[in-house]
Amino acid sequence: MSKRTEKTIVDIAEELGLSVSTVSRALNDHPNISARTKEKVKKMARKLGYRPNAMAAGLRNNRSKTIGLLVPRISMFFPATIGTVVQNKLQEHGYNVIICQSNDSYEQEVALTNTLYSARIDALAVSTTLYTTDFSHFDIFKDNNIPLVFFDRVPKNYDVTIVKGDDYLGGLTVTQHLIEQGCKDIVHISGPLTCSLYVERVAGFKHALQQHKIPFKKSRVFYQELTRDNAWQACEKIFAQQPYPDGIFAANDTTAIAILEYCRKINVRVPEDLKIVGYSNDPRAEIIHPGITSVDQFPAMMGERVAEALLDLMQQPRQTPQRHAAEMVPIQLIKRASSEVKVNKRKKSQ
Amino acid sequence: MSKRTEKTIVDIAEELGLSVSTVSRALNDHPNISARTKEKVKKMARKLGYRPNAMAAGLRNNRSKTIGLLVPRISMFFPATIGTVVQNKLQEHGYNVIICQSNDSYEQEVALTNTLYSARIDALAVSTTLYTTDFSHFDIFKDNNIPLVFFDRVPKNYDVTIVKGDDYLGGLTVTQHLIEQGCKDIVHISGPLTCSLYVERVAGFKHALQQHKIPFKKSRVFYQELTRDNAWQACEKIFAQQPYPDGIFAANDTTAIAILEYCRKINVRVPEDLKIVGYSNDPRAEIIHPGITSVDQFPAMMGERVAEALLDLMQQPRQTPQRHAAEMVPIQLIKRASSEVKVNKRKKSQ
DNA sequence: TCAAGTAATGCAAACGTTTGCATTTCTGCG
DNA sequence: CGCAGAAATGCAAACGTTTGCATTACTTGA
Repeated sequence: MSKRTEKTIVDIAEELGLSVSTVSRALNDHPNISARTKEKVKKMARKLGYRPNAMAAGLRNNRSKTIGLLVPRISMFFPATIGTVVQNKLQEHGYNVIICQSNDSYEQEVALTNTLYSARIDALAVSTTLYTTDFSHFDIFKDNNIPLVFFDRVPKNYDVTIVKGDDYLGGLTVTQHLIEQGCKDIVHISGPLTCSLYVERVAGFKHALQQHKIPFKKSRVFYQELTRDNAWQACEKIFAQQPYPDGIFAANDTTAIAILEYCRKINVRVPEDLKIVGYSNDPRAEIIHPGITSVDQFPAMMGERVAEALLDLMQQPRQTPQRHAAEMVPIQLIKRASSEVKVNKRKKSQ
Repeated sequence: MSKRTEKTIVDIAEELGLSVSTVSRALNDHPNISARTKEKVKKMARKLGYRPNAMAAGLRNNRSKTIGLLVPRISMFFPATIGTVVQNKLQEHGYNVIICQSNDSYEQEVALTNTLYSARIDALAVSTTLYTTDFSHFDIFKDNNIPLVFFDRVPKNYDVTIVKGDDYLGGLTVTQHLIEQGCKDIVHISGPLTCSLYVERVAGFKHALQQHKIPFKKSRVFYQELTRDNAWQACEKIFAQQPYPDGIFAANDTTAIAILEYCRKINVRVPEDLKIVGYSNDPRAEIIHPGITSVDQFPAMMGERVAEALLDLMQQPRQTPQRHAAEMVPIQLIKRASSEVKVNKRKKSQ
């Protein structure tokens, strides 16, 4: 009810006839404050309902105990999982996390980077927009030696700490798998090439084809934002004319699911007529029928690594220029029915 | 590269031979600064690479331009969607959002509430833990007239602004639907009753039974955390002995999905032998086969409302004690195959 | 009892803004 | 040219901490 004044350490000091410095140190368990004083101070703090003002402290010692997490969107499975893990881990270490979403807009990303800097966050973790090719808005962080970690969607040619999945291997593995399952004419629906991770998956895709002497046809690769609508449109092109492909490698599961639905509509059987593989191992991939083969990117592990990298960098003294590690999180192909070879044609197994 | 000093408005002032106050006002577009001066100041600011220090400003005028969002977890569909919307909307208005997750732990919730207060956030939106029945840790916010909004999982008997779904109606509607579809022996898997929203769904459930003169049996209601594992265990009890129920109302979709899987395992046909309805209209409910009837809670709308409520409250002068509205977001039953009445038994429709 | 050494406390500046009030500079008009 | 009033600028305090250094209070041993 007392909405008059917020209590400060000054109030505690006055109440106790001590100096503010003593109170401050007592609250922070500074070694040369006597146990008795600490006791008294803390008791009075509780009694007065004192709450530390993080902004004041932050201003004074130039650290906000807050870190920033900047992602395209938080409602998608993959970034959400990473966010969860990073959050929890940093929370344990006494940091707050400001989560921001760029909504895949470059302008928003730039604007948010600036506000986050203004908030004087102690570190920043970023997964960029699909269209970010200029990274200079992050320079302020580098120039001031503020820990900066990129994950998943990471920059090319920008010297910085990176945690990413093995996208080349992912693309390679998926394609090899499809080929092993008997596919000879494979479509790849990729994200835009402005995003390096798709470049690498495409590279893996090409390499696998080459290994098996299958020609790479430009017309069988689509570069687009991986939304449901776009997937649907791509399908209309793909199935506008024969021959139909016998395998599709979709660079995310949303796309894979949309394709599956499209196939159901036009009576193309999966996996008999067409095998589909997605990416990221979204929970929906497991639940849909038939289950969709996908690539697990171990988001929890990636989150852990990001958090560790941040904590690590924050530990180093601000002066020393950062050493920039590049960590690779493994991937694993999760085989499901959508890419199975059916020996005899039963409509429903089990 | 110049990692020496952060530029401040003092630097700008010196460089230009102006006073700090003028510079400050110029940067904030204060009316009685001449256009020419503003121009000069902003140009110099750019030239020096000046970045405002939000903590200093915040300390001075006691507002951080940051709001807090405290939820059980951000990786679940429903809170994630709300978070996304709230985030974007507040971002538009120049606020940062600190998202915190309590992981459904009461202790964490209390701790986080305190750190958020220490960060001097300008407003707080909360969806509580399943087990929060004591809300006194939020008193600080009320006592200091800091906007406080609860959503989805909201307190009972705690005077505060609330945005929630119509859970009573939800429970009622689902149950009526099941009865209309011919169910006579319905199991309800509810969350713990420490959370008022489940209390209301149960009330709706009971009322519908009563309307149709179906007796309410305690043994047919389960109160538990709505995880996959718990759902599985409940199933083992439910199907340990005959008679099996002919309808199950699960209070979330994770549970509904788990039940569906269990049924597949033990060869109970859905919807022929058993009809299932979930809650929240998770994307998975649509994708699984058969599709699961569920209740859409319009999370985007709820997010909008929460954001509006926050902005609204922040507009009011701090002195006036808040008026506490309680908004009800509508619900809608989304009918799918899991509760369909099958006229003749075709295994696959269309 | 006193000096020396250690333990505990206090002083005051600093962090980078904002803002009420005072002061200076301009403008237009008689 | 002088003056009133408006427009633009400056001064200095305040926001709530932390911290280097100075000071005071204790302890101990001779």
